[in-house]
Amino acid sequence: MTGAARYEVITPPPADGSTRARAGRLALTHGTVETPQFMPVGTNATVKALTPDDLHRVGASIILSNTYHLYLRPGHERIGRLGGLHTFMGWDGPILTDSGGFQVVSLGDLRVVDEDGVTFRSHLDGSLHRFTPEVSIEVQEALGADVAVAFDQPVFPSSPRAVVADATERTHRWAERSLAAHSRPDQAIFGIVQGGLEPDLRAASTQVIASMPFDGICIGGLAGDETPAQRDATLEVAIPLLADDPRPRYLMGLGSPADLLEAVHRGVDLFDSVLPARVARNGQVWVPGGRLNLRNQRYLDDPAPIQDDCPCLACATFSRAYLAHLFRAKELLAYRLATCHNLTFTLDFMARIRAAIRAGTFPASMSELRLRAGRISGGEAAGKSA
RNA sequence: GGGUAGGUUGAGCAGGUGGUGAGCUCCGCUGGCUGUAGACCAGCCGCCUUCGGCUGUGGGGGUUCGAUUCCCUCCCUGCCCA
Repeated sequence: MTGAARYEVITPPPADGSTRARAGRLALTHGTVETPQFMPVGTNATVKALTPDDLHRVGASIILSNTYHLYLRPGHERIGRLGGLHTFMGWDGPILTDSGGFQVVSLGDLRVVDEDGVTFRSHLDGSLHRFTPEVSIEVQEALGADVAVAFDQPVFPSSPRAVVADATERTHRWAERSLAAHSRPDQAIFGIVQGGLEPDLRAASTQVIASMPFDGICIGGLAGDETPAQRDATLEVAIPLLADDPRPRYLMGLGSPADLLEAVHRGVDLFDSVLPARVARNGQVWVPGGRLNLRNQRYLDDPAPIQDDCPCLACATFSRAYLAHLFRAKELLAYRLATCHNLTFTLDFMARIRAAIRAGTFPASMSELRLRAGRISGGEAAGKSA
């Protein structure tokens, strides 16, 4: 444990076992994070289309950035010289940097994995780059986020068992090396559990990672091509093994409100995802009960705000008709406004979950929260013009 | 008025000099997106009863078994010259 992260459970799960949901407080170098919490993703040292002030206004308390992307451009050493990631991007709140492990899967055929590390071919210019646990930690220390993450090898949930087993065992060895390489005392470090959808591998991985002195436990290898039932089952395997563990649990990559709710119920404290921001840039906004596709013809004459009771930058001033116009015209303001809305909706949703947990009305309030979250997928267009 | 280049499915085009033109890009319509190679991607985009059929190359006429193609005529547009 580095001492750079102190996690306190404020409201533990009820003794009746009706839920593993809990509320807590994670104190980091640049501030305190109320959990359960969602972290907007700012891969390139920016949550796309938003300013740091926008981030504060949508209610973000911690954001995620990316080691591999910033290593490639503008370079971690440059960011270090310029005062670190917080100063560089003008965000004074907590930051967590992903290790670059996810790029092992997301960059597909642009990389080769061996026991020692990963060789990437840059998606920017084709040049070759070598990432190892030691390199990842060195880069993350230069960036100086509040929380670093061990370098791991995720695989798609649907991968064959032998592939999952191989990657999971390697992830454990890389976790040891990541810990050994980490030295910055003001920066916490989280370890990552793998194991795919295989219950025994997932359980073993949870115990291995939990046995190491990380400041938090990430659950990786989900939010991919698994079904909701498979994801829930996997959490049911992993989380109970952490029941007496004092550290925060972070499910990597999850982002739809409905998904967040179910995972909180199963005991997850932290989340991140590109989803609300990406979906917003692509024209869809979330409202209680579903979503609106602002590119649809029907909104061209709709004078209502996206959501009546929403305090966000978009809803405070602008109509669906205006947003629909901006998206058609590919005007840049569309992306900012829609992103502000979806992040406001997501972070407000998390705040409602926290409030319910603290009030002791969870999981009884889940049915109401499920209604607000809407369907997990399927293009349900709710929220007709008011 | 003379010359010249053109007129192709909403727009812009490609192609085609006697043997079945539904091809591209926009626009438009719809869906998808989960630790960001993503302000992106996919499907549809003449008509119909859609595993198929019909129509369509500015209008009209002609030659021909068959015309976007050859001939006649008219209309429209750009440019040049008067």
